[in-house]
Order: sequence, then C-alpha cells, then structure tokens
Amino acid sequence: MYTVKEAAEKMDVSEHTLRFWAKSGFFPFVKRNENNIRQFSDNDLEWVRIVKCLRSVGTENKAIKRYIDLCIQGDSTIPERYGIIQATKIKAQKQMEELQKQMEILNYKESFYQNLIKNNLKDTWNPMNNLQPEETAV
Amino acid sequence: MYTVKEAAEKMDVSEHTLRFWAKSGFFPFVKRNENNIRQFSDNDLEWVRIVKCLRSVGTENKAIKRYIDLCIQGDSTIPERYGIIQATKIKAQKQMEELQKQMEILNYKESFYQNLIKNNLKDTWNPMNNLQPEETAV
DNA sequence: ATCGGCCTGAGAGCCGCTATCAGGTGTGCG
DNA sequence: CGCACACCTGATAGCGGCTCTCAGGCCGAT
Repeated sequence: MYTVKEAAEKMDVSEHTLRFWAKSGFFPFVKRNENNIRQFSDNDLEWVRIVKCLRSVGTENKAIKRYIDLCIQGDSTIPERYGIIQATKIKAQKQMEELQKQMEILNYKESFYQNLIKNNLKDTWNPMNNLQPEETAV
Repeated sequence: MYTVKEAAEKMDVSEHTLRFWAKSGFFPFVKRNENNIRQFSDNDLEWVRIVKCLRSVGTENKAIKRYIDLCIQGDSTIPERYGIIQATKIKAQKQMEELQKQMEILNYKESFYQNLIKNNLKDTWNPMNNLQPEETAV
C-alpha cells in the first residue's frame, strides 16, 4: 500500500498529477484509511500505468474516463475496450512515424550546422545573410 | 507567396496556430502586402517547418523564440544553435524510446483482451471481478 | 451596391496540469 | 506534555499553448 507520494515516486508521475487524476475519477478503486489518506494497492498502480500510457499518446482525459467507466461496467464492455486499445496503438504508431520524420529534419539541420562550423561558412538559410534561394536549407 | 490560410494548408498546421506563432515572433521575415496581408515566401515556410519540428518534440515557445532570435543575431550564434539542435535530437530520441515502452503496454493489453474475447473469459484484472492478485494483468 | 470570402487583431475560453494555500493528523523529542 | 515537523487533504489560482469567436476592413463578382 502506497500513499500518493509513494505511488507518484514509484510510477514516475508528480503527486499533483496523481491527485488530479484521482479527482478526475481515473482510480475508482483506491481505498482510504481511517485518516482519509489514499492507499494505492499494487493493482491500483496498474491503473496508474494504463492511464499514464493513454495520456502519453495524447488521449484526452474525457476519453480516459470513458475507458475507466467501461472497465467498471464489467465484461460486456470488453469489445469496446479492445477497440480503444487498438485505436490507441494506431495513434502511437503514427506518432512514432511523425517523430521519425521530425528526426530527419533535425538530422539535416545538424549536419547543416556541422558543415557551417567545419568550413567556417555563413548561414545561407538565414535571410539576414543575403539569401540565395537555391542554397536554402532548413 | 502564400496567405496565412494557404501556408497553413501547405504546412499542415491550423491558421490560428500560424497566427499565434507569428504573434509570438517565430516568423520575423514574413512580409505584408499593401493591404497588411501576410505573405509567406517558400523560405518562410522553412521557418514554419523548423518551428513545427521543435514544437512537435515539446520545445516550449520561449525556447523556440530564443532559437529564432539566435538566427537573427547572425553567424556568431551558430555554435549555440547547433547545440540546441543536438539537444532537441536527444529529446526526440528519448520520446521515441518512451513511445516504444508505451507501445509494449498497449500490445500486452491488446493480447490480453484478445484472449478474453477468444476464450470468453472474465476480466481478472478488474477489481469488480473478484480479483485474484496472482492473475492480475495490466 | 451589396454579398461572400478571406484577411486582420483583440480577447475569451479550454485543457491539463502545476503551484499555492489553509487546515488536519501522526510521530518524535526535550 | 507541548511543540515541531512531515505528510496528508481539498479548494482554488495561474499558466502554456492553443482554439474559437467576434467585429471590422478589403476585394471581386453578380
């Protein structure tokens, strides 16, 4: 059993965020002790894990709440939950592809600057330096 | 030359966002025509591209402004700009690794639900279903 | 000449935190 | 025993980065 602080540490999210998520209804099974202190069980931490996972691919909190509610509703909602997970996977896949694309831009930029530094050149890309359009680089 | 609308379309960001970025000082070289309408050149679109790239890996707008200002300052800032690009690459790399980790959780979840559906089982993970701790799954 | 379309800036609203605060509780120490 | 201290609580304010709405200006077509 973990307090908010311990759970936050263990799951690598901020205490604030964990409380915020709790208030948002993401952890319906977290119990309180006699002093009203939240007690996260190991199973509760698994809920934290899935919420963290969904958030990290940009799922809105409303949609996360929906998923949680489906879990509470029981086994009849398994197909819909399965669909949500699949859709989330596709979303994550697209994000990786997007990141890969941006990485290529960064690689280009990096070697561009490397070249400038190595050869003591001017930044032809910057309009401040009498831009020659055909030499333009991102 | 492109209006905000055309540039937004071409670069796949919203018009609103482009105006917001312009107001944030991210496009210091965009000219206006005689009716005060912004005219994005192809070179300006490259600035949009790099801003989009930096944003997509979570760079704060203040840091982007800093990068833009360094560009304006001229060639003496090339080493610092190079450093920023490198740091951004590392950040992007970490994000990909993180996404990969989350993807594994999603894969686990997916096959978990597949198994439930295929074998007509109950969701042992959900505390509503008389959780047996050793059967717990994320 | 008025209508629709696209532009403008200003400003309100939204989401998801993040930070601050006042107050309650439990533990250890002089 | 009294008190500091750490840690919990909920309420509320603030923030970053959009996103949306609006009133107003300019243009070309009917």
